[in-house]
Amino acid sequence: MIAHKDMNNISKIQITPTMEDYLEAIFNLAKEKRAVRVRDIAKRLGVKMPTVTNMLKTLSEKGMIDYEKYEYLELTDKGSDVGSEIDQRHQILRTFLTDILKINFDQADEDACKMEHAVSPTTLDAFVDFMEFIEACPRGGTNWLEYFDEYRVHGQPKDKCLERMKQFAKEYNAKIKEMESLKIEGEG
Amino acid sequence: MIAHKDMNNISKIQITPTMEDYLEAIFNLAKEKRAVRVRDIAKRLGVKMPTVTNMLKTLSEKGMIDYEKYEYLELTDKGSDVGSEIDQRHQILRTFLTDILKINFDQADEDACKMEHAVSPTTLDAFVDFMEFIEACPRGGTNWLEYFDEYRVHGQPKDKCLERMKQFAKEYNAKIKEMESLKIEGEG
DNA sequence: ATATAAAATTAGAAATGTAAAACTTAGTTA
DNA sequence: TAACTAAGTTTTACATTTCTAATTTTATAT
Repeated sequence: MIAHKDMNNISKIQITPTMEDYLEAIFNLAKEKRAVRVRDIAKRLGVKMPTVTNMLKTLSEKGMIDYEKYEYLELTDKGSDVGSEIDQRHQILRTFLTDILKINFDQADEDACKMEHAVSPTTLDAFVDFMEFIEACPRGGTNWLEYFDEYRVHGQPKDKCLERMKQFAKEYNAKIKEMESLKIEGEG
Repeated sequence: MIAHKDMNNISKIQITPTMEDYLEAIFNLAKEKRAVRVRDIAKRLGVKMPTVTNMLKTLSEKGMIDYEKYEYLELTDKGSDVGSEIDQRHQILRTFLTDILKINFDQADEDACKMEHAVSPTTLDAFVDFMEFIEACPRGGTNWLEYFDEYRVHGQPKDKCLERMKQFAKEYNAKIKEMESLKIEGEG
Protein backbone atom coordinates (compact mmCIF):
# COMPACT_ATOMS: atom_id res chain seq x y z
CA MET A 1 0.00 0.00 0.00
CA ILE A 2 1.44 3.26 -1.10
CA ALA A 3 0.16 6.62 0.04
CA HIS A 4 -1.53 8.53 -2.71
CA LYS A 5 -0.92 12.23 -2.40
CA ASP A 6 1.34 12.97 0.50
CA MET A 7 2.51 10.55 3.10
CA ASN A 8 1.21 12.66 5.98
CA ASN A 9 0.51 9.82 8.29
CA ILE A 10 3.60 7.75 7.71
CA SER A 11 6.68 9.93 7.98
CA LYS A 12 6.84 12.97 10.18
CA ILE A 13 9.74 14.39 8.25
CA GLN A 14 7.32 15.92 5.79
CA ILE A 15 9.29 18.66 4.12
CA THR A 16 7.11 21.10 2.25
CA PRO A 17 8.20 22.89 -0.94
CA THR A 18 8.55 26.06 1.11
CA MET A 19 10.88 24.36 3.55
CA GLU A 20 12.84 23.08 0.60
CA ASP A 21 13.22 26.63 -0.63
CA TYR A 22 14.54 27.75 2.75
CA LEU A 23 17.02 24.88 2.92
CA GLU A 24 18.20 25.59 -0.60
CA ALA A 25 18.67 29.27 0.23
CA ILE A 26 20.54 28.47 3.43
CA PHE A 27 22.68 25.95 1.60
CA ASN A 28 23.69 28.52 -0.97
CA LEU A 29 24.23 31.31 1.52
CA ALA A 30 26.46 29.02 3.56
CA LYS A 31 28.59 28.48 0.49
CA GLU A 32 28.73 32.18 -0.30
CA LYS A 33 29.30 33.72 3.11
CA ARG A 34 30.95 32.80 6.35
CA ALA A 35 27.77 33.12 8.39
CA VAL A 36 24.12 32.78 7.47
CA ARG A 37 21.89 35.50 8.86
CA VAL A 38 18.13 35.73 9.10
CA ARG A 39 18.25 38.96 7.18
CA ASP A 40 20.00 37.36 4.23
CA ILE A 41 17.58 34.48 4.04
CA ALA A 42 14.69 36.91 4.12
CA LYS A 43 16.17 38.94 1.32
CA ARG A 44 16.99 35.89 -0.79
CA LEU A 45 13.47 34.52 -0.52
CA GLY A 46 11.63 37.81 -0.65
CA VAL A 47 9.95 37.42 2.74
CA LYS A 48 10.10 39.36 6.01
CA MET A 49 12.37 38.46 8.89
CA PRO A 50 9.64 37.18 11.22
CA THR A 51 8.67 34.71 8.56
CA VAL A 52 12.20 33.42 8.48
CA THR A 53 12.44 33.20 12.26
CA ASN A 54 9.28 31.14 12.34
CA MET A 55 10.54 28.81 9.67
CA LEU A 56 13.88 28.41 11.42
CA LYS A 57 12.02 27.11 14.43
CA THR A 58 10.19 24.60 12.28
CA LEU A 59 13.34 23.51 10.49
CA SER A 60 15.10 23.18 13.81
CA GLU A 61 12.33 20.96 15.15
CA LYS A 62 12.60 18.81 12.06
CA GLY A 63 16.32 18.41 12.64
CA MET A 64 17.31 20.26 9.50
CA ILE A 65 19.32 23.01 11.17
CA ASP A 66 21.21 23.67 14.38
CA TYR A 67 19.85 26.91 15.67
CA GLU A 68 19.89 28.80 18.96
CA LYS A 69 18.23 32.16 18.89
CA TYR A 70 20.46 35.12 18.23
CA GLU A 71 23.21 32.70 17.25
CA TYR A 72 24.50 31.71 13.86
CA LEU A 73 22.66 28.87 12.27
CA GLU A 74 24.05 25.81 10.57
CA LEU A 75 22.60 23.07 8.45
CA THR A 76 22.66 19.58 9.91
CA ASP A 77 23.79 16.76 7.65
CA LYS A 78 20.19 16.00 6.89
CA GLY A 79 19.42 19.63 6.13
CA SER A 80 22.50 19.92 3.99
CA ASP A 81 21.46 16.87 1.99
CA VAL A 82 18.06 18.32 1.27
CA GLY A 83 19.47 21.76 0.50
CA SER A 84 22.06 20.48 -1.92
CA GLU A 85 19.62 18.17 -3.62
CA ILE A 86 17.18 20.97 -4.25
CA ASP A 87 20.00 23.14 -5.47
CA GLN A 88 21.03 20.44 -7.89
CA ARG A 89 17.49 20.07 -9.18
CA HIS A 90 17.38 23.80 -9.63
CA GLN A 91 20.56 23.81 -11.67
CA ILE A 92 19.55 20.87 -13.83
CA LEU A 93 16.23 22.42 -14.72
CA ARG A 94 17.70 25.85 -15.29
CA THR A 95 20.34 24.40 -17.56
CA PHE A 96 17.66 22.63 -19.56
CA LEU A 97 15.72 25.83 -19.90
CA THR A 98 18.70 27.95 -20.93
CA ASP A 99 20.63 25.47 -23.04
CA ILE A 100 17.86 23.52 -24.72
CA LEU A 101 14.81 25.77 -24.71
CA LYS A 102 16.94 28.91 -24.99
CA ILE A 103 15.12 30.74 -22.23
CA ASN A 104 16.98 33.76 -20.85
CA PHE A 105 18.78 33.18 -17.58
CA ASP A 106 16.57 35.22 -15.27
CA GLN A 107 13.35 33.72 -16.53
CA ALA A 108 14.88 30.25 -16.52
CA ASP A 109 16.05 30.71 -12.97
CA GLU A 110 12.62 31.80 -11.85
CA ASP A 111 10.88 28.91 -13.56
CA ALA A 112 13.44 26.39 -12.35
CA CYS A 113 12.79 27.58 -8.81
CA LYS A 114 9.18 26.53 -9.09
CA MET A 115 9.73 23.45 -11.20
CA GLU A 116 12.27 22.02 -8.79
CA HIS A 117 9.40 21.11 -6.47
CA ALA A 118 7.12 19.82 -9.18
CA VAL A 119 9.32 17.37 -11.03
CA SER A 120 9.60 13.77 -9.86
CA PRO A 121 13.01 12.10 -9.51
CA THR A 122 12.19 9.91 -12.50
CA THR A 123 11.49 12.90 -14.68
CA LEU A 124 14.50 14.78 -13.41
CA ASP A 125 16.70 11.87 -14.43
CA ALA A 126 15.10 11.95 -17.84
CA PHE A 127 15.93 15.63 -18.18
CA VAL A 128 19.56 14.89 -17.42
CA ASP A 129 19.68 11.95 -19.80
CA PHE A 130 18.00 13.93 -22.54
CA MET A 131 20.57 16.69 -22.32
CA GLU A 132 23.35 14.13 -22.43
CA PHE A 133 21.67 12.43 -25.34
CA ILE A 134 21.57 15.63 -27.34
CA GLU A 135 25.24 16.22 -26.62
CA ALA A 136 26.27 12.66 -27.27
CA CYS A 137 24.22 11.38 -30.12
CA PRO A 138 25.95 12.40 -33.34
CA ARG A 139 22.64 12.39 -35.11
CA GLY A 140 21.61 15.56 -33.45
CA GLY A 141 24.80 17.13 -32.34
CA THR A 142 25.05 20.40 -30.56
CA ASN A 143 24.96 22.52 -33.66
CA TRP A 144 21.60 21.10 -34.58
CA LEU A 145 20.21 22.91 -31.58
CA GLU A 146 21.64 26.17 -32.81
CA TYR A 147 18.92 26.30 -35.41
CA PHE A 148 16.23 26.18 -32.78
CA ASP A 149 16.54 29.87 -32.08
CA GLU A 150 16.28 30.71 -35.73
CA TYR A 151 13.40 28.36 -36.16
CA ARG A 152 11.51 30.15 -33.43
CA VAL A 153 12.04 33.53 -35.02
CA HIS A 154 11.72 32.79 -38.72
CA GLY A 155 9.75 29.61 -38.76
CA GLN A 156 10.96 27.07 -41.23
CA PRO A 157 11.51 28.37 -44.74
CA LYS A 158 11.68 25.30 -46.96
CA ASP A 159 14.53 26.55 -49.07
CA LYS A 160 16.78 27.34 -46.19
CA CYS A 161 15.92 24.05 -44.68
CA LEU A 162 16.97 22.11 -47.75
CA GLU A 163 20.13 24.13 -47.96
CA ARG A 164 20.97 23.25 -44.41
CA MET A 165 20.15 19.64 -44.88
CA LYS A 166 22.65 19.42 -47.68
CA GLN A 167 25.27 21.16 -45.63
CA PHE A 168 24.57 18.86 -42.74
CA ALA A 169 24.70 15.76 -44.97
CA LYS A 170 28.18 16.77 -46.01
CA GLU A 171 29.36 17.26 -42.44
CA TYR A 172 27.66 14.10 -41.42
CA ASN A 173 29.33 11.91 -44.01
CA ALA A 174 32.67 13.39 -43.04
CA LYS A 175 31.98 12.53 -39.42
CA ILE A 176 31.14 8.95 -40.31
CA LYS A 177 34.42 8.59 -42.14
CA GLU A 178 36.29 10.05 -39.20
CA MET A 179 34.64 7.64 -36.82
CA GLU A 180 35.36 4.72 -39.08
CA SER A 181 39.04 5.56 -39.26
CA LEU A 182 39.17 5.93 -35.48
CA LYS A 183 37.54 2.57 -35.11
CA ILE A 184 40.12 0.92 -37.36
CA GLU A 185 42.91 2.57 -35.40
CA GLY A 186 41.39 1.31 -32.20
CA GLU A 187 41.22 -2.20 -33.53
CA GLY A 188 44.64 -2.23 -35.19
CA MET B 1 6.42 49.90 -10.68
CA ILE B 2 5.74 46.24 -11.00
CA ALA B 3 4.91 43.96 -8.10
CA HIS B 4 7.62 41.48 -7.39
CA LYS B 5 6.27 38.21 -6.14
CA ASP B 6 2.50 38.27 -6.11
CA MET B 7 0.29 41.20 -6.87
CA ASN B 8 -1.72 40.83 -3.67
CA ASN B 9 -2.48 44.46 -3.30
CA ILE B 10 -3.26 45.33 -6.87
CA SER B 11 -5.66 42.82 -8.33
CA LYS B 12 -8.25 41.00 -6.32
CA ILE B 13 -8.51 38.27 -8.91
CA GLN B 14 -5.62 36.44 -7.31
CA ILE B 15 -6.07 32.86 -8.47
CA THR B 16 -3.94 30.42 -6.55
CA PRO B 17 -2.50 27.20 -8.03
CA THR B 18 -5.07 25.27 -6.02
CA MET B 19 -7.90 27.26 -7.51
CA GLU B 20 -6.43 26.62 -10.92
CA ASP B 21 -6.54 22.91 -10.23
CA TYR B 22 -10.20 23.12 -9.31
CA LEU B 23 -11.05 25.10 -12.42
CA GLU B 24 -9.16 22.65 -14.58
CA ALA B 25 -10.97 19.72 -13.00
CA ILE B 26 -14.34 21.41 -13.41
CA PHE B 27 -13.51 22.29 -16.99
CA ASN B 28 -12.71 18.69 -17.80
CA LEU B 29 -15.66 17.23 -15.93
CA ALA B 30 -17.96 19.61 -17.77
CA LYS B 31 -16.64 18.22 -21.05
CA GLU B 32 -17.00 14.63 -19.90
CA LYS B 33 -20.39 14.68 -18.20
CA ARG B 34 -23.63 16.53 -18.51
CA ALA B 35 -23.51 17.85 -14.94
CA VAL B 36 -20.59 18.58 -12.64
CA ARG B 37 -21.05 17.30 -9.11
CA VAL B 38 -19.17 18.10 -5.94
CA ARG B 39 -18.50 14.43 -5.46
CA ASP B 40 -16.77 14.13 -8.83
CA ILE B 41 -14.58 17.13 -8.25
CA ALA B 42 -13.60 15.73 -4.88
CA LYS B 43 -12.72 12.39 -6.39
CA ARG B 44 -10.78 13.91 -9.25
CA LEU B 45 -8.67 16.05 -6.94
CA GLY B 46 -8.34 13.55 -4.11
CA VAL B 47 -9.97 15.74 -1.47
CA LYS B 48 -13.10 15.46 0.63
CA MET B 49 -16.41 16.97 -0.34
CA PRO B 50 -16.50 19.76 2.25
CA THR B 51 -13.21 20.97 0.88
CA VAL B 52 -14.81 21.26 -2.53
CA THR B 53 -17.84 23.07 -1.17
CA ASN B 54 -15.57 25.60 0.49
CA MET B 55 -13.63 26.16 -2.67
CA LEU B 56 -16.79 26.52 -4.73
CA LYS B 57 -17.78 29.40 -2.52
CA THR B 58 -14.41 31.03 -3.07
CA LEU B 59 -14.53 30.48 -6.81
CA SER B 60 -18.04 31.86 -6.91
CA GLU B 61 -16.94 34.99 -5.08
CA LYS B 62 -14.14 35.40 -7.58
CA GLY B 63 -16.62 35.17 -10.43
CA MET B 64 -15.21 31.95 -11.78
CA ILE B 65 -18.34 29.85 -11.45
CA ASP B 66 -22.11 30.28 -11.22
CA TYR B 67 -23.06 28.39 -8.13
CA GLU B 68 -26.13 28.20 -5.93
CA LYS B 69 -25.90 25.63 -3.22
CA TYR B 70 -27.48 22.28 -4.00
CA GLU B 71 -27.74 23.37 -7.62
CA TYR B 72 -25.69 22.44 -10.63
CA LEU B 73 -22.60 24.54 -11.06
CA GLU B 74 -21.28 26.10 -14.20
CA LEU B 75 -18.11 27.85 -15.18
CA THR B 76 -18.41 31.50 -16.10
CA ASP B 77 -16.61 32.66 -19.21
CA LYS B 78 -13.76 33.81 -17.02
CA GLY B 79 -13.61 30.51 -15.19
CA SER B 80 -13.79 28.60 -18.42
CA ASP B 81 -10.89 30.60 -19.80
CA VAL B 82 -8.73 29.81 -16.81
CA GLY B 83 -9.78 26.16 -16.76
CA SER B 84 -9.08 25.59 -20.42
CA GLU B 85 -5.78 27.40 -20.24
CA ILE B 86 -4.58 25.26 -17.38
CA ASP B 87 -5.81 22.18 -19.17
CA GLN B 88 -3.86 23.18 -22.23
CA ARG B 89 -0.74 23.74 -20.18
CA HIS B 90 -1.23 20.36 -18.63
CA GLN B 91 -1.51 18.66 -22.00
CA ILE B 92 1.47 20.45 -23.47
CA LEU B 93 3.71 19.51 -20.58
CA ARG B 94 2.45 15.96 -20.41
CA THR B 95 3.02 15.55 -24.11
CA PHE B 96 6.56 16.80 -23.71
CA LEU B 97 7.17 14.36 -20.90
CA THR B 98 5.72 11.35 -22.70
CA ASP B 99 6.83 12.07 -26.26
CA ILE B 100 10.21 13.65 -25.72
CA LEU B 101 11.44 12.48 -22.34
CA LYS B 102 9.66 9.13 -22.69
CA ILE B 103 8.14 9.25 -19.24
CA ASN B 104 5.25 6.82 -18.73
CA PHE B 105 1.80 8.34 -18.95
CA ASP B 106 0.80 8.20 -15.30
CA GLN B 107 4.01 9.69 -14.04
CA ALA B 108 3.97 12.30 -16.78
CA ASP B 109 0.41 13.24 -15.93
CA GLU B 110 1.27 13.63 -12.27
CA ASP B 111 4.31 15.76 -12.99
CA ALA B 112 2.50 17.85 -15.57
CA CYS B 113 -0.17 18.57 -12.98
CA LYS B 114 2.41 20.23 -10.77
CA MET B 115 4.48 21.79 -13.52
CA GLU B 116 1.48 23.49 -15.07
CA HIS B 117 1.55 26.02 -12.23
CA ALA B 118 5.30 26.47 -12.25
CA VAL B 119 6.07 27.22 -15.87
CA SER B 120 5.86 30.77 -17.19
CA PRO B 121 4.03 31.53 -20.45
CA THR B 122 7.37 32.25 -22.11
CA THR B 123 8.74 28.87 -21.18
CA LEU B 124 5.53 27.09 -22.10
CA ASP B 125 5.75 28.61 -25.57
CA ALA B 126 9.31 27.39 -25.80
CA PHE B 127 8.18 23.86 -24.92
CA VAL B 128 5.65 23.97 -27.74
CA ASP B 129 8.15 25.38 -30.22
CA PHE B 130 10.76 22.84 -29.24
CA MET B 131 8.41 19.95 -29.87
CA GLU B 132 7.46 21.45 -33.22
CA PHE B 133 11.11 21.95 -34.00
CA ILE B 134 11.92 18.33 -33.35
CA GLU B 135 9.03 17.27 -35.55
CA ALA B 136 9.72 19.77 -38.26
CA CYS B 137 13.45 20.02 -38.58
CA PRO B 138 14.53 17.21 -40.86
CA ARG B 139 17.92 17.25 -39.23
CA GLY B 140 16.52 15.55 -36.21
CA GLY B 141 13.37 13.94 -37.38
CA THR B 142 11.09 11.89 -35.22
CA ASN B 143 13.01 8.69 -35.58
CA TRP B 144 16.08 10.30 -34.10
CA LEU B 145 14.19 10.45 -30.84
CA GLU B 146 13.47 6.75 -30.98
CA TYR B 147 17.04 6.12 -30.02
CA PHE B 148 16.68 8.09 -26.83
CA ASP B 149 15.03 5.20 -25.04
CA GLU B 150 17.76 2.84 -26.05
CA TYR B 151 20.39 5.38 -25.15
CA ARG B 152 19.00 5.58 -21.66
CA VAL B 153 19.07 1.83 -21.19
CA HIS B 154 22.26 0.82 -22.93
CA GLY B 155 24.28 3.96 -22.99
CA GLN B 156 25.95 4.68 -26.25
CA PRO B 157 27.98 1.79 -27.62
CA LYS B 158 30.24 3.26 -30.30
CA ASP B 159 29.77 0.44 -32.76
CA LYS B 160 26.04 0.56 -32.74
CA CYS B 161 26.22 4.29 -33.01
CA LEU B 162 28.28 4.16 -36.17
CA GLU B 163 26.01 1.58 -37.63
CA ARG B 164 23.03 3.81 -37.01
CA MET B 165 24.76 6.84 -38.38
CA LYS B 166 25.32 5.04 -41.65
CA GLN B 167 21.72 3.92 -41.77
CA PHE B 168 20.61 7.44 -41.02
CA ALA B 169 22.90 8.92 -43.66
CA LYS B 170 21.23 6.72 -46.24
CA GLU B 171 17.74 7.77 -45.16
CA TYR B 172 18.81 11.33 -44.97
CA ASN B 173 20.19 11.51 -48.47
CA ALA B 174 17.00 9.94 -49.76
CA LYS B 175 14.99 12.57 -47.96
CA ILE B 176 17.04 15.35 -49.49
CA LYS B 177 16.42 13.99 -52.97
CA GLU B 178 12.74 13.72 -52.25
CA MET B 179 12.58 17.29 -51.07
CA GLU B 180 14.50 18.50 -54.09
CA SER B 181 12.13 16.79 -56.48
CA LEU B 182 9.16 18.24 -54.64
CA LYS B 183 10.71 21.65 -54.91
CA ILE B 184 11.13 21.33 -58.67
CA GLU B 185 7.55 20.14 -59.02
CA GLY B 186 6.39 23.10 -57.01
CA GLU B 187 8.32 25.49 -59.21
CA GLY B 188 7.42 23.87 -62.54
C1' DA C 1 -45.61 8.69 0.37
C1' DT C 2 -42.43 7.56 3.09
C1' DA C 3 -38.12 5.39 4.46
C1' DT C 4 -33.56 5.11 3.14
C1' DA C 5 -29.40 6.21 0.77
C1' DA C 6 -26.55 9.47 -1.45
C1' DA C 7 -24.96 14.04 -1.97
C1' DA C 8 -24.01 18.37 -0.25
C1' DT C 9 -23.52 21.63 3.35
C1' DT C 10 -22.26 23.76 7.87
C1' DA C 11 -19.45 24.11 11.85
C1' DG C 12 -15.28 23.76 14.06
C1' DA C 13 -10.52 22.72 14.03
C1' DA C 14 -5.76 22.27 12.40
C1' DA C 15 -1.55 23.15 9.52
C1' DT C 16 0.95 26.21 6.72
C1' DG C 17 2.81 30.53 5.40
C1' DT C 18 2.75 35.22 5.64
C1' DA C 19 3.24 39.98 7.84
C1' DA C 20 2.66 44.18 11.27
C1' DA C 21 3.72 45.84 15.66
C1' DA C 22 6.14 45.72 19.69
C1' DC C 23 9.89 44.10 22.17
C1' DT C 24 14.83 42.18 23.04
C1' DT C 25 19.59 41.55 22.15
C1' DA C 26 24.14 42.70 20.49
C1' DG C 27 27.23 45.78 18.91
C1' DT C 28 28.91 50.44 17.96
C1' DT C 29 29.97 55.02 18.77
C1' DA C 30 30.19 59.24 21.00
C1' DT D 1 29.27 54.03 30.09
C1' DA D 2 25.03 55.67 28.01
C1' DA D 3 22.61 56.08 23.92
C1' DC D 4 21.86 54.63 19.52
C1' DT D 5 21.23 51.32 15.72
C1' DA D 6 20.73 47.17 13.35
C1' DA D 7 19.37 42.48 13.72
C1' DG D 8 16.48 39.23 15.57
C1' DT D 9 12.37 37.62 18.15
C1' DT D 10 7.64 37.22 20.01
C1' DT D 11 3.01 37.97 19.68
C1' DT D 12 -0.88 38.45 17.26
C1' DA D 13 -3.51 38.13 13.26
C1' DC D 14 -4.95 36.86 8.69
C1' DA D 15 -5.46 33.93 4.36
C1' DT D 16 -5.51 29.46 2.39
C1' DT D 17 -6.45 24.78 2.26
C1' DT D 18 -7.59 20.94 4.33
C1' DC D 19 -9.96 17.72 7.53
C1' DT D 20 -13.79 15.31 10.72
C1' DA D 21 -18.29 15.18 12.51
C1' DA D 22 -22.83 16.44 12.35
C1' DT D 23 -26.67 18.18 9.77
C1' DT D 24 -29.53 19.20 5.89
C1' DT D 25 -31.10 18.53 1.33
C1' DT D 26 -32.04 15.81 -2.67
C1' DA D 27 -32.73 11.47 -5.03
C1' DT D 28 -34.32 6.80 -5.10
C1' DA D 29 -36.71 2.64 -4.14
C1' DT D 30 -40.17 0.07 -2.09
